[in-house]
This record gives sequence, structure tokens and C-alpha cells, in this order.
Amino acid sequence: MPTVLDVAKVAGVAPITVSRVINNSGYISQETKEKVEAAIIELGYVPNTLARGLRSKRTNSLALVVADITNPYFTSMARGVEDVAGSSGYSVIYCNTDESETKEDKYANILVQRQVDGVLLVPAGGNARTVKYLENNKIDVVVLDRRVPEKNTNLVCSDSVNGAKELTDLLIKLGHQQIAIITGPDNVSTSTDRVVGYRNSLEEAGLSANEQVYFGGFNQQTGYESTRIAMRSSQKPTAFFAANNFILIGVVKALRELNLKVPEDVSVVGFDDFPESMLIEPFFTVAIQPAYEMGQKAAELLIKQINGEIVDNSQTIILPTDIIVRRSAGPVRNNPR
Amino acid sequence: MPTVLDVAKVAGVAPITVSRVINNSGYISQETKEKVEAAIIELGYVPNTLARGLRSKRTNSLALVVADITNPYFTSMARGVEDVAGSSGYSVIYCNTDESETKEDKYANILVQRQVDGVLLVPAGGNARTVKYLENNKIDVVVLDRRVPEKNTNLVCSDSVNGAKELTDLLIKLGHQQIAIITGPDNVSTSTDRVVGYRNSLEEAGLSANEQVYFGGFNQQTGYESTRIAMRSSQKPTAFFAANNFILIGVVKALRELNLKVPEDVSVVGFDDFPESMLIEPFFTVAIQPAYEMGQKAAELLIKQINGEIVDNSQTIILPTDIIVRRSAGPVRNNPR
DNA sequence: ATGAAAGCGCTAACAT
DNA sequence: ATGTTAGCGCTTTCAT
Repeated sequence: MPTVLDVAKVAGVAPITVSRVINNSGYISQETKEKVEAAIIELGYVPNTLARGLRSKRTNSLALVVADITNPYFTSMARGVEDVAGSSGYSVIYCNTDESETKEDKYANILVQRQVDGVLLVPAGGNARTVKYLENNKIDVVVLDRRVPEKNTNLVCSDSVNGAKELTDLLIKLGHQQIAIITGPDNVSTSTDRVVGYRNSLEEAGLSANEQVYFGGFNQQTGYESTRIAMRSSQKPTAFFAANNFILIGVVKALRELNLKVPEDVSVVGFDDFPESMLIEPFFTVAIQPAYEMGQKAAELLIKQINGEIVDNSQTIILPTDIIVRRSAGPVRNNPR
Repeated sequence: MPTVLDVAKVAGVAPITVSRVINNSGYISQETKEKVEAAIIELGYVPNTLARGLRSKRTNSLALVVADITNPYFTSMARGVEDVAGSSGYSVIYCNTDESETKEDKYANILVQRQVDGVLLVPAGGNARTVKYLENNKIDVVVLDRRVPEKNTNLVCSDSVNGAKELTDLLIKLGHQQIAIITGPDNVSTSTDRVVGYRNSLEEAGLSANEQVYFGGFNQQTGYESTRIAMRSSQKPTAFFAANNFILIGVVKALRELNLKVPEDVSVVGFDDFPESMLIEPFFTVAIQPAYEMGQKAAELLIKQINGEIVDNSQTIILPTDIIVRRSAGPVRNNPR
């Protein structure tokens, strides 16, 4: 492979001049520039980013660390990140933690080794260890989707508390008094914030006594199992609030097995849903988080941070959730089953 | 950040000895090893992969170039790749071409700059340009999902011809005689192979005269529009074959709008579907491609290739598709509408 | 507007 | 079993 030196020889200039042409930096006469460009094409020269990064301390690469890229919510987010990163000359390395702190640690180490300029982190555990580790190693971090306790960071997330409040309000307005919420781990802010919004709504309606909260994982199994438990309890819910898309699917599967119709017998609302491109007929009443936009905003913030355009690195961007009313929630049945 | 030199000083050895400990290469006494490891921990040393790559000509990074990571088919594939790559010490850079050759070219250039060791390529255009470009730059390539014309390459794909044949056979067995296939671009092998399988089946049944093929894009819009056109034609299909998941959704949306029930009025089959985790009640009769496994196999092949464990770089791995019979295809209606 | 020298952090090649 | 030397390809720094 040809190097700057080869190009320099062909163009009859010094290597540094070639570098200046490639990077559009410093003063170069039009004439020299053309000579160099011709040589680059002639040789099929491609700059080596390893050498460049080693010398300049900038790799033009970012990392996106998410729970699982397989969830369309994170996939959209990833596209938002990539589209912004790409147009600013950054490549993106994706990492799936599967909500495991061990995997997160492993990746954090790899990212330091790779000298990425910045990391977009959806933290797996309920702690700031990874953020601190990355920052200690001079890597800029923007936390995405979830808050991290005991540490101020740049943060881009959506308004879970408010989205959950509105969703619960909506159920209450439909006459539901016994509403169960099924959510993720109790150490993840998106999971607990949605419970907070739910509680706020119940309280406002004087329904606090009917609170019914199930923690678990952000997966189908949790939705399925918690629904079965709830429906066997003395307080049978007339409505379910699923804290994410996979839980939502689990809830409905369980209800089907119990021969309960949605929304005739039981109402269901949730967070996230699936993209319209995957749905024949959108059915769920949901709070949609603007995942793609969150990815974009986070990437923009991170890049600014890397470029030193931001002094304060504890900026919080909270995007609103969008309530979409569809058919999965209806008025409570008055006739007892 | 500490370097090998810092570690070497603390441990009282030469830098190369530190390198040997990090890479587990050459002979090191247990004693020295422990001294070095202690120094590494003491200083919080993390190796710099840029320097390492520059020197050793190996970056331990791969790239996966797909049409659109937003399609669950490619997302699964990506997880397959990442899981294998990760466990072999490789990081993966993902690139979305959105089926555009321009974007593919742009990424190919970036990947050469980044000195990735290998590329897993789902080629956007119907040509071998990118493969040649990468190979000219000494980067190993495994082509994924689709064949590339006029060039022997390592290839991992699924058996589109056979899957399409079986799916069409199934419709014919149900009594359908007028079957339309709606597929992707006419320069993509997955798109054309599925037409070939479809044709083979019709021919075998003596139904070649009824052939009805719609090319377009692998997206919902194509499914929707082609379905409307087909249903307005003189040969109204009694069954549709959608060549991928998004087309499938488009077909069903169009049929719904025409007040046609699936499968009572019209039968529908397709390729790919969506993961069960996203489906309340799987409905479509489909040919499933083992996307995750394809990603795994391709990554394994690529890594072997990189390690020089394979001489021949035109190895083809074709994985079988799996026909799942569900409810979207039924017997043809005998009473005319 | 251009160039010379040096060095980023690591490991290959060659000692010892 | 360990060390010395050199250099990967680029850009920073300091000339001119």
C-alpha cells in the first residue's frame, strides 16, 4: 500500500505537504494541491487512520453501547447515531451488553484500547463505574436513555415520568381503577421512572391503595409471567401498563392464553411499540420515545463535547414522549366477569 | 495514559517484555510475568490498539456492511457476527448502505482507511466492484446474503431458490393457480433467485402461463403498490408470494384496504417474517432464513480466512431455509368472487 | 507556502 | 528467557 512518502515522491513534495492536502490544513498553493491530488489518484493512496490516530490523538470513531441492538428501539437509536456520526466523519462501533455489567466492563476496556473519541452509553448497571472509567481514560461520554446515579453526566433521555403519568391518566379516565404496571429492573431509571409516573397518576386520582407494581426484566417473559401472577391475585387488574415493547407482547400473550380479549376484557398500554414498517395494523395505545432523534441528539452532543465546544459536561436533554391512542385500551367493563 | 515504557520501568524490565506478557507470546518466566502484571494493574495500563495495529498490521476489527440494520433480518445477522467476532477478540464496525452503491463505495473507502482485517459484505449493487477494491487493498472479504456476479468469493447465503420453490409448491398444493410474486430489485440475487424458485415450481405444475412477477424494492411500498396493481389486472391472483418481510407487510396492508381477508379471500406467503419476540401471534406462512447462523458462519469463515487457515477463497456456504406453515395461506376459494 | 526532524506506542527482527 | 534497535505511517513542532 502506498504511503504519504510515496505520494510525496511522485508529486515532488515533502510528506507533510501531502498531509496538508489530505487534511485541508495550512496553506497550500493551488498548483501544489493539484500535483498532490494527481499523485494520490495515480497511486490509489488511502490514508492510514491508525497512524493518523496514533500521532494526532484522534481516531474519529465513537462507540454506542446498548443493551441489545435486536430491540427495534435501540436499532432506531443506532441509526440516529450513525447518521449523525457518519456525516461528521465518525465511524461507530456498536456494543451489546445484554444488560450485563460484566459485558459492559469488557467493552469499556476494549473501547479504551481502541482509543475511541467518545462513547454513547446506555448503562447496564445502576452505577457510574463505566462512566468514571471512560472519563479517567480521557474519553468523552454521553449517557443515553437512562440516568446514572451519583454522577453528573451529559444525558439524553425521554420523559419517562411524564409519559407514564399520561398513559396512566388515560386508563383512569377510561374508568380503570385497578391498574398493574409491569416493568424492568429496579435499578434502571427508565424502569423506576415509569413507576413514578404511574404512582403520581394513581395518587392524583386517589387510587394509591390500588397500586400494583411488578419489577422484572425488559423482556417478554417478565410480561408474560407477571401478567399471570397479577390475574391470579386478589386484585385482578382491569388494565395493564407494560413498561416496554417486549413486556407488552408478553402481557398480551398471557391474556390470550387466559381467553381474555384486549381491550374488551382487559386494557393494555405500554412504552415503545414497534416501528410501523413491521406492523400490519398498529394496535397498541403507547407512549413512543423518539429513539432515532435521541440517537441523533446524543451523537451531536457527544461530538460537540469532543470538539471542546461545550464546557459543561452535565447537560441534560429530555425529549418528550408521544402518546398514541389506538385500540388496545378501552372503557372498563362494568359487568363483573 | 501510561505506555509500555512506563510499565517496563515500574516492573524493571524492557518494553518488549511487557509486550510479551500482554500478548502471551514468547517465553516469560512466571516471576517476570507477575512483576509485569502487577505494574500493569498499579498503573492502570491499557494497551493502545492503534500503535499495535500500526506495527503489527492487524487491527482485530471487522466490518459488517448491510443494507439496513433496521431490518430485523439484518439485525439478527449482526448479532451472529458480533457474538462470533467478540469471542475471537474482534470488534465490529457496522455500515448501512440503504441499498445505495454510493454509500457502499464511501464505506469501502473508510474501511480501508481504518485497516479493518476483514469485511462481511451484503453487496448493494449487482457488481463486484467493492469486493475487488477491498481485496486490492489486502482486506479479506466474505460476501453475505447475496451473490456477486463475475467474481468468485467466499459466500454465505441461504437457499433462496429452494425456499421459494417449496413455498410456491405449497400454494399450488392448496389449489392456487394464479400466484403473483412481489420481489426486490432485479439485480440482487436474493430477489431473482426467489423468482427462479417460483418459476421452477410453476413450470413443474404446468402453470408457467400464469406467471406474474413484480420487481421493485425490498420494502413495504413495493408490496403495497404491486399488490394493488396485481389485483387490478386481468389475472387476479388468489395468492401472493412476498420476497421479504417488509414486502409482506405491504401486501397485507393493500389487501386489507381492498377488504380482502387473509387467508379466506387471498393467501399470502413470504420470506423472513419477524422474530417471535415481536409477534403476539405468528401468522405468516414463511420461509425463514437462519440469519443469526448466517452471521456466525460468515464471521467464522472470515476469521479463518484472515488467519490464513483457508487457501481457497471461493468457498460457498448455502444454508437451508426453513418453511414454517402458519395461517396466512389456505385453500383457494372455489366460489368466484 | 513549504519543509526537516522528531516521535506517537507498539512489536518485528535480530541479538544475547 | 530477556533485551536492543529500528520503524510502522502519520502529523506536531519548529524552521525557513
